[in-house]
Amino acid sequence: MTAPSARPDPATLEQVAALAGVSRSTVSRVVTGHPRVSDAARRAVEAAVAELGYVPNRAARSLATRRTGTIALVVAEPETRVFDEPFFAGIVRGVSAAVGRTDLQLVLLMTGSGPGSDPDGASGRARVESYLAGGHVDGALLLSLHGADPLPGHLVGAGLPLVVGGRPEIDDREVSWVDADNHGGAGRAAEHLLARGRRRIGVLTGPPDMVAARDRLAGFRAAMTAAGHPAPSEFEAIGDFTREGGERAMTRLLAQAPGVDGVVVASDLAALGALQALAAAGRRVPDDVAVVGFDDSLVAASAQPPLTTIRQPVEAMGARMVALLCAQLEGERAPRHEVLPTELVVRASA
Amino acid sequence: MTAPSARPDPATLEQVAALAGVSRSTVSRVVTGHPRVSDAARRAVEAAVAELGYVPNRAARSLATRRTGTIALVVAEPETRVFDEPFFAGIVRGVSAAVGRTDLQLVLLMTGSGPGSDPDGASGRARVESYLAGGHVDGALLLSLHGADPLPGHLVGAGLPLVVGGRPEIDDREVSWVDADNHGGAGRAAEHLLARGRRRIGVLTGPPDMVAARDRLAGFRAAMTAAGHPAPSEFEAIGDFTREGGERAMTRLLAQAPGVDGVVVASDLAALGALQALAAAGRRVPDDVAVVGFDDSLVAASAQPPLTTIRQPVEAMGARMVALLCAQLEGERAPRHEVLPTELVVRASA
DNA sequence: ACAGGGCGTGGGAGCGTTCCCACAGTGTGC
DNA sequence: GCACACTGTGGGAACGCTCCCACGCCCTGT
Repeated sequence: MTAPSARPDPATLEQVAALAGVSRSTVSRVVTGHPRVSDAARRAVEAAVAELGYVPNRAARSLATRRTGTIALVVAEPETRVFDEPFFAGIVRGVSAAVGRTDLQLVLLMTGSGPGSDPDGASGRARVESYLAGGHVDGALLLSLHGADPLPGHLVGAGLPLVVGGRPEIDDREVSWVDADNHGGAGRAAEHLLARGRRRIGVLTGPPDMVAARDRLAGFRAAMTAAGHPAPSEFEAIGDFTREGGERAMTRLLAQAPGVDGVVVASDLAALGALQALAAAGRRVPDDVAVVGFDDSLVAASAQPPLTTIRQPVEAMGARMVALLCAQLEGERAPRHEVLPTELVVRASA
Repeated sequence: MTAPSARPDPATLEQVAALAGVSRSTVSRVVTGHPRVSDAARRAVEAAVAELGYVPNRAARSLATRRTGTIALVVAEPETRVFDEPFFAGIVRGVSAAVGRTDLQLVLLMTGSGPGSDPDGASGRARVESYLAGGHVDGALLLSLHGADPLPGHLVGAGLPLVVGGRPEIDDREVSWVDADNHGGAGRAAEHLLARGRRRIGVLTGPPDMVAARDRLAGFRAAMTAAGHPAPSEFEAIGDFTREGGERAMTRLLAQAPGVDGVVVASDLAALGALQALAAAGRRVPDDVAVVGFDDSLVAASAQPPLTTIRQPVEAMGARMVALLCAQLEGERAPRHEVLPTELVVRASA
């Protein structure tokens, strides 16, 4: 009655079997790649499948196997951030490309209260958690910026295969994760500024409650110390990953340390803000102050001047997350951890 | 054997029924919101559902109803573009927020050959088309930039409920679509420049094979003509939606029409390129040449100078696409078309 | 008082798979 | 020559749900 159109219903296993002159079971074996099938039977089935355009019914298969063939990509952030942060976008791209190469299906879940949705009610954590634990997915990929999030622990506790993007703050050893080499990247940024002859180098950090921000700060400090130029504390200003935060932090840094001649910034967006603050203060970039960002996002190349920055292999990270999850789906139990290399991209700002 | 952990299997309808002291059927009726259930039974079932943490098994339901509860968002572009174009990102955001408010599930499909994936083989059009026609989804949302794409026609022909984002070039009347008021927006951009006293106004168009680009150009021309200042053809330069394209087109426009004092650009990214070309040519913005972009994407606010632009209600478009698709899923047959208003956002560039 | 028509309820069948077990046929080792 | 494994095959029984039909019950009209 509500059928929108005369869509022919798809062929079933039984119909393929009839056409191929074998039983349902044999067709099933061929389709699922079972080894013990005669060549003759296999060829007959393949021909019938092609002729009928047979595609296995996912629901029926899932019901029988008690597997859904679906994995979730959970972003523990409001929807707006997910697409504004180029980091997320890159991960999502890498993940969806990698998933496309498997026969898994991807669902995107955001635990956010975007504009128009209820204030952290039904679309919030609780709903996502019950959805994930409710057997709707075979595994989950989790992107969690805020390190101390208990969600990964909960999910692992519930027995759900899980891979986290970005090293989590807690449960660090019990859960699988993939991260970029934030420590090394920030170090390379500092070394690049040193190599360009800068000596009064500052840093604009990300939010201290995020592991990535802390790792970057630590990497910066380590490189400066190793080079014999440990930065005094007035050369450090706490910011966040946003443009506004970067602008404010840069303004503070200029007040605290007017002699600064180079700065490592926690994100490209924040570096954009720093550029504005520097322009407002009449400092030329890179002549007076050299600026290095982090991410190599789209905005980096189009900044004025184009940003020298640390590239994170976001797509590769997404792909590795999928790979680790697939390993778990195939029975692997021990958590794995991967740190992917970051890379300096030199443009005009430093 | 391969069970990664002791995940307790979820409660079934039958268990809920036993606990509530009613039959499977009654539980099913309560869960699906069937009207004819006594209050007593309903309360008993609800209590049992809560106690057992019952969540309906999607696969079983789908098998019985012959509906999947899943819709696809198909982006007929390579993966890279999907996340780089802020337009796509906004739509995806709106769609996923709206889907989150239903009990549908969203799968993201991109017909692209991203880096690392096969050269337009398995992940290409054919695969997507057979996936969609194969009964895996109840309906599809299609984002197609290139207007003459035959895909919407095919899908509608296959009886699949479908809503297209952006007015398609062909099958315009037979398929439902949601679009932004490109024509009106470009007109408002022109009027804004006129109101600021500009008289030698040029336009940088998008690719002529895209409906949105043509609509914007038409809107620009209409407004200029209506104001009594039709732009001569040397004030029009064909570009595309990318930064590089915008830069090239602006360079050409400056050569063709050196007296230009204002320009309407087909996208923010292209406007960024135009800004660069103008800077290279020694023209100040907005003093010598005022620039209006299109999209109000993230880059608009952070450009130097910040871009005056036309905002598209991308999230609302996504939400409306979902709404139209839901209407079709509930049996509506007649295609619907919605044009959502665009809005001028004034910043420093014009 | 009795037929008739709701209303709420229960049980059976079936959705398209996979899994398990049973069975025929063919070697293989004694 | 016979027991035995092993290979390829077929059919039954789930998987958890929705749908349809049938069954009591109470209320209403005559």
